[in-house]
Amino acid sequence: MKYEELYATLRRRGVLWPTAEIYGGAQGLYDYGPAGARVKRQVEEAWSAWFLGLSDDFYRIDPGEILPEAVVRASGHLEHFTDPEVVCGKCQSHFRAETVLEKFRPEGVDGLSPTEIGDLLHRFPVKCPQCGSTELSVPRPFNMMFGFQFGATGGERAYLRPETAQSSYLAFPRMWDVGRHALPLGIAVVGKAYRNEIAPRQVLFRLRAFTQAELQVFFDPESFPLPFASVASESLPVLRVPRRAAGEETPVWQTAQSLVEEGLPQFYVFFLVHLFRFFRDVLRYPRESIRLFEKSDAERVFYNRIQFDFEVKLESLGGYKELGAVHYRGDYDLSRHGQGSGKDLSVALEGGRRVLPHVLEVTFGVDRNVWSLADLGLSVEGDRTVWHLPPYLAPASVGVFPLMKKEHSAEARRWLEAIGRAGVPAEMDAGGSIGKRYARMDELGVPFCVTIDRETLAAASLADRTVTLRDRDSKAQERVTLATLLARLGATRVAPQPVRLDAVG
RNA sequence: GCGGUUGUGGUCUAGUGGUUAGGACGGUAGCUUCCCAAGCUACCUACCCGGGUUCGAAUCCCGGCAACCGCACCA
Repeated sequence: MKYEELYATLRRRGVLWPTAEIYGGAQGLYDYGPAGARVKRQVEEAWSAWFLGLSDDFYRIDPGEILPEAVVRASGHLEHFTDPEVVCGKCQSHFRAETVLEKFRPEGVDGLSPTEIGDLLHRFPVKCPQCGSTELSVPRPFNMMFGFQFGATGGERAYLRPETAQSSYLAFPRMWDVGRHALPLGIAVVGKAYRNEIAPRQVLFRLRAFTQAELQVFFDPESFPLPFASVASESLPVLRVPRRAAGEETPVWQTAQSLVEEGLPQFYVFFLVHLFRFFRDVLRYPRESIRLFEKSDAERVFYNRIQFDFEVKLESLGGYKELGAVHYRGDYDLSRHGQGSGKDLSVALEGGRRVLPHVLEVTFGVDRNVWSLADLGLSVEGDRTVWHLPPYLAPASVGVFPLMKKEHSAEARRWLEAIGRAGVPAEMDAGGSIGKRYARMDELGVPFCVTIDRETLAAASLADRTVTLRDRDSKAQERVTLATLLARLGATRVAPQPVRLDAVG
């Protein structure tokens, strides 16, 4: 579906809309409505189940969103999220200070004040790369973090976290004490992160407040036991750096085993497979739409030793978009926070060996994936629009309709309550014609509908009564009892289960 | 952030200075023994915000906000 049409559909159905819409909205901020909030929450839960299911030593925590300045200084965000810009006085173009000065100052401009950068502009014959003018000036530094005064006196500063990962690093020592004193230890966070993006775009793709689901796996660099054999033959659509250098855009299907033979560590490839399977088996993205895009040395953030972005081809956004990634971050994070805090963050393993754990990070953009589920799942089929959401991600499992409002509403309510008591989210709709109600549920991705009619009321007890069960994707109908219905609905609400790290490989 | 384009009910849109601002879809209520957006009746909802020009502004001008496209950005 095209971008505008997709966004209009989502707004019309109350899936999402701009924050402060009556004031004209605000760039990069969106609110989820009932259906959107439901889908988003179920994506978060599915993600948690899939990644926490790997091991009993993987935990989800719920840390705060505000970080004291010392934390972001140690993590490097204070310097690296500051990206000084230079403005051309003649053509008004903006450039990164680092870019226009690179010829004269190869060591970069990190840590320099605006005044110091201004001095450099005068000292060297720096020209505007756009128009050649020398009238360059430095605007105030742009920091991608939202920072603010913390406390009454105003002496301290704090920041909204620019990524959830930092919270997990900070939690590591405490989690080590609380846990089994064993590696690997996994810490997951699903929560908001905030970045003051220069140009938010494309609704859920470049937000200023967004939800991340991130797993940090702390492991012993000398030993990371996992059942690699169980994933060795899995094929992955990868686009590695040499192939990219040759100008190729399309991935090659390669087995996990062959990636290891090409030099990637087993533990890294294992998590590539695990994230790939999440996209393919849980979110049910078409495998042909996915590619694992390897970042080169130059593109990678400096502390990442290996980085593959998970990209999915989206019609609405005209190409591949990053929806998640696997980063091998080495010991960068614990060593930086060790220095910053003055604490020793290494741990003693069985046998007495001390080790500063390495970190493998799996990131996942929740909002982007809600958009992608809509992009890949919504299809116009004749005169109806159907959202082919996996049932366990749908905003409701079943729509309940009285065939005729007057005669069947009371009985429909009875079924609605019975289904609700079984823990299955159901929604009643008595408005308009029966066909209209089917259409509404189709568009919201509700996988099943039941209709209460005269025949339902023919049987005396609720247990003997039957309704028409209609399937969203096939439009097929069948007559079922309440017990059959609940069993059927229950079965579709179960997402696939992951392998376990301690599974026999 | 820069440049271009745009902004009319929930959605799509007609409307180039004077209109009761029109239509379609949608929603609500009712009728219709109603299982795939049927039909009939009634009703609901709009000129992005603020200034200016003018006797009069949805329409022209300025500013703001927002969206789209391109550039830049995306530790």
